[in-house]
Amino acid sequence: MKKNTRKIQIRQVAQNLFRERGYMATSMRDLAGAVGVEPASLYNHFKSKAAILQTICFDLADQFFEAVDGLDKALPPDVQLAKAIEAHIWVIAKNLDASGVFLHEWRFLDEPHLTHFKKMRYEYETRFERILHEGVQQGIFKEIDMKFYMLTLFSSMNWIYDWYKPDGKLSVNDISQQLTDLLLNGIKKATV
Amino acid sequence: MKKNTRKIQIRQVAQNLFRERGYMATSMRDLAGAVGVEPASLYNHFKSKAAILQTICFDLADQFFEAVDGLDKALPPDVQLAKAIEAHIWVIAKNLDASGVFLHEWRFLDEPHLTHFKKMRYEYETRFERILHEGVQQGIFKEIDMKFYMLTLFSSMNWIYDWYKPDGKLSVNDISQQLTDLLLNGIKKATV
DNA sequence: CCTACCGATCGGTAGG
DNA sequence: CCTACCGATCGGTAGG
Repeated sequence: MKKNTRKIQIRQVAQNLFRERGYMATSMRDLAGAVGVEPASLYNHFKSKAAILQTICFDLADQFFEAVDGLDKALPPDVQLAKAIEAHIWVIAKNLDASGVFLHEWRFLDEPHLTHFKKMRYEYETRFERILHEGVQQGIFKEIDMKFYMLTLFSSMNWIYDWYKPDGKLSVNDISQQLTDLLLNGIKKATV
Repeated sequence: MKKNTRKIQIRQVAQNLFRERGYMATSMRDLAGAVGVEPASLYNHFKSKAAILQTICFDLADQFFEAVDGLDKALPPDVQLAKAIEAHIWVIAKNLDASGVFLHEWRFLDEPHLTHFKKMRYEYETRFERILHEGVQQGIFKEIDMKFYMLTLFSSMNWIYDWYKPDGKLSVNDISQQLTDLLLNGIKKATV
């Protein structure tokens, strides 16, 4: 049990260091120092530096899927989109360090994990794209350039990890409502 | 003259490698190999690896300032904003590799350059914020949360370096018009 | 622009 | 979980 606690601790410290300094710039000696053990001891919990990165990236990927897959697909597309945005932002807000690693350090995954990661991310983005298509088909959304809108959607959602502060004046609900409002009123047909 | 050509070449190859693999993950040996010289030869053109990063980051910063400072400040805020967005995106589109380095690898600048870089970036963002404030004062823009809007604005503009292809179906003008339309119609008061 | 080389640091292992 | 250590690679320099 104690071993498991230490493993969780190593992972949390690694998330923080990988986010702040980057994966490549963080040595196992840095990590060991921040945890408070000798470098060699880390290898009792993770078989390599690469394995730590894998754990961080894929565990968070699971959380993103869980959050979005639980949503009701019978709702109107605009409501679905609002809920999906909120769900996505909640995962980021609850995992700020891991999100930073997930979004910027994933490219240092080694094969076959890198390929796997890209596939998962593509699959995840498809869930949002499906909602947008549905909205266009139902005449609720303008006939947008789908790729452009998808990229803007994800860039604005994902950037939140960089500035969101749990103690700041904007709550997660505030943020997701404002972002949804901004993106929806830019895409939604004016009901003349 | 030949020396200068080689220096430019080193810098271009470095922009590409730093962007693709990251600054920390690119060794001077990698760079030398890609350029086609011995590692020691690089030091005839740049005094250190850090100096290459500085050149890339600050030269692009200059370009951003030049592009935005040339705009007419007497125009209506919504037109000003549209032009500023277009100018910003043009710089990114013309410097895709450098933009990737500028946006992701700046944190590996050493002091005092790191502090200088942050100040410049803040000063640059202020130019956009001023336009937004003006728009709110004139009653053209909704009374938005300025910080939130600024962050969304820059995240959606800056992400473009990641997916824009010079030969793709979306031109720079297409992109800046679509982004402006998306962001403005989300922020502009409906003229009832 | 190259050959030759430096001390420092890296990820990881053996063995207890 | 630690001591002791490995070969590999790093950024950079001396000298020509």
